Amino acid sequence: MDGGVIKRSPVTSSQVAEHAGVSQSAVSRTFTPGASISPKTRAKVLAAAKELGYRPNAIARSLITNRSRIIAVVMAYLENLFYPDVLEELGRRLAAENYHVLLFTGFKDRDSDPVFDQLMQYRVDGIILASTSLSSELSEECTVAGIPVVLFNRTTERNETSSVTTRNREGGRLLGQFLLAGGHRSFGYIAGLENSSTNRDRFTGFRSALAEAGIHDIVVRTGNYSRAEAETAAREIFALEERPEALFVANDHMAVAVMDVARYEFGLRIPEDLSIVGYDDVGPARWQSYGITSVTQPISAMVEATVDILMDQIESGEIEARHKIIPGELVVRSSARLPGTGIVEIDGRRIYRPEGGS
Amino acid sequence: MDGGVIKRSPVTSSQVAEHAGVSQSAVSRTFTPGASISPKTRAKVLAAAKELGYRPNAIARSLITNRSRIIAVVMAYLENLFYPDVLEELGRRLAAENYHVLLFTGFKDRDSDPVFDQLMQYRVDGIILASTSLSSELSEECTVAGIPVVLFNRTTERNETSSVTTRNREGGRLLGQFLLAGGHRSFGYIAGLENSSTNRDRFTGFRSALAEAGIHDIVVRTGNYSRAEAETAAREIFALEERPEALFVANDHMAVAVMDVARYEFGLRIPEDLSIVGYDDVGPARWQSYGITSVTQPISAMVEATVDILMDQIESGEIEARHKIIPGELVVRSSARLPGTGIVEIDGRRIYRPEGGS
DNA sequence: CTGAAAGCGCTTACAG
DNA sequence: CTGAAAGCGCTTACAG
Repeated sequence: MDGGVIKRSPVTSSQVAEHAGVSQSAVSRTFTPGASISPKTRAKVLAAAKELGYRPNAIARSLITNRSRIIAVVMAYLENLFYPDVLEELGRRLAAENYHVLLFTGFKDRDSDPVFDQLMQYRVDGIILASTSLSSELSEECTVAGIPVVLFNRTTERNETSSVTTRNREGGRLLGQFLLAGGHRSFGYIAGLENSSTNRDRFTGFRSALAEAGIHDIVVRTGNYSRAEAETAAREIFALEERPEALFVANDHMAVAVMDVARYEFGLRIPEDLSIVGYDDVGPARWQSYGITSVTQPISAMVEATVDILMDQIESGEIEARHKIIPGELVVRSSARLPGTGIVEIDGRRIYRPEGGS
Repeated sequence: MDGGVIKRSPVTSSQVAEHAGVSQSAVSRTFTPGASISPKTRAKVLAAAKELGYRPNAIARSLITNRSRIIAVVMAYLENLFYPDVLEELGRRLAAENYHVLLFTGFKDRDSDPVFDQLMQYRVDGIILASTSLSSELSEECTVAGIPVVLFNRTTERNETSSVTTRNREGGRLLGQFLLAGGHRSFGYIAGLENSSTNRDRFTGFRSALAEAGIHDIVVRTGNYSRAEAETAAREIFALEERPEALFVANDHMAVAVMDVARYEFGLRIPEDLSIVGYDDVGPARWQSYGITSVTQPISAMVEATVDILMDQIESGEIEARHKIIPGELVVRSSARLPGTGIVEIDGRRIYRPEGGS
């Protein structure tokens, strides 16, 4: 084993300058794209830099350019695979723009104040909030501070902060229509977080579709987007004397847990005894054990829109709330009884598109 | 909608100083824990700071302290839920030490060079590599630069870089013993990434346990820790004339996919027709659809050890490779036939502990 | 305890 | 194209 190595300080531009026999400015210009520098000087600097193992200090650069090239991503819970997938795509897309991700995760929503404080101290160039809470005060303070914020997969009531979402209301509606067309006559809903816009919109759409068919009774329990709570909610519903024929679970993360409870605790066959539909089209929804009929939230398009908004606002310096809404599709799998018509096959996936659909 | 807001520059310590009628040094001292400042001056500064909405600029502070309080976490693939879980715990633990996570994800291993370059430019205080590749050259360069590096869930051959792992060899061994005790007589292995230490160690242990029982034939296919490749590997094995009775899949992420192929494509009953065991004890392993008998990798202890090593080396400035190996346990569920003895119940979980076991 | 001053490693007008 | 110099917003000896 090697002995302990004492940390030695990194090479600076001045050292490179001396070594190359040029000014420190020349070194800086060599590493600043578009700066005015002759090929000859540049070559000398590059050689010296390589020899000494020089890398520009991004911290020092930030201080003077007022750009950290760091985007804060706030993502409290990663258990729902939807979010890791988002994170990976964000990492990819931001790296392509030469930005980096400062990740805030693993805290409880109630402890968000210190998080916010930290994030402001790092002078991040932008903030992406993919967490389910902590946004209202936070985003207001950011707007005041001039830092672009984008809410990912959520909106606030007053729409004062930029957001990227999918058509949750339409998605909920479509699921309602799909289940109705499949001949179901009684319905349940396992809700997500009560104060989340996704939950509210999905349920609103679902309920309106049923209402148009004259159905106003929906058995509702809440799962708060948590597996454990969804299981409890499912047990309550399945123990009901009049168990609904069809269940809309507000996201796939919960739907997976609900399916397990239905099958392994209540012996229900899916979809023969019970139809289940979900939302997000997340990884496990596609696994053969589940095959959940679900509405997609296209991560790639959502992330692209998020990064676009952020880049625009960083470049222009103008922070005007923009709201991007991305369409999703109802992907048909095996967790719910099928309607007779309206299912089309596109790129190997079965999509529900009713005639003159919503 | 509000009109565009022009970004205004943040408040500086000098502005606060002026507003409070003290020197800029006094402002700095107010926000430096342990600095020499009178309660009275402190109060004045705090009041002024609050009024102006001042927050110390962490970037400027980094430049002078030579501490960014940023830890780079390199985690290429997040599909395996083990890693998001690790990430969440890392976020929590590092935040408790007042450190932050700069996340590098969403790139292909082959594109790791630019990643490394970026990470060095930010003068991170430490690096956690939880990615499965890119470590050898990278960690060497970091040692030279004096930046502590910890390999998470992997080691390199020469052991020149600190690492935190679990007893993968013992885990593999234990799984072999467990399957033997369960009466299985023919075995298969679906491998992870060939050049990964986890894969190598797990297989070595597994093979040695079988060898001790006189069994030297193991059907091996590789899944490279990917779902899709594991499915292909499983299909090959299940199509074999002499299908093994028991299958060790190198991690749960693949095992889940393999179980689906077994059940839904080959109509195999688990564990009646086929026993499957996995590794990691990741979320889906515990889901009722799978119930995978698996060896745990205790995330909390692993992350704690990782952060400990990093903090030690950052504080001391001495980078000496340390290797922390954490024990795991074989959690018994329903995916494999059970041995007659050796299963004990601890804290509601069933653990396999053979008499005089390894 | 306090303030004036030097300096961290860069970028960027400015003058040549 | 190039260099000398100012300055980004802090921390930290230093002197009082």
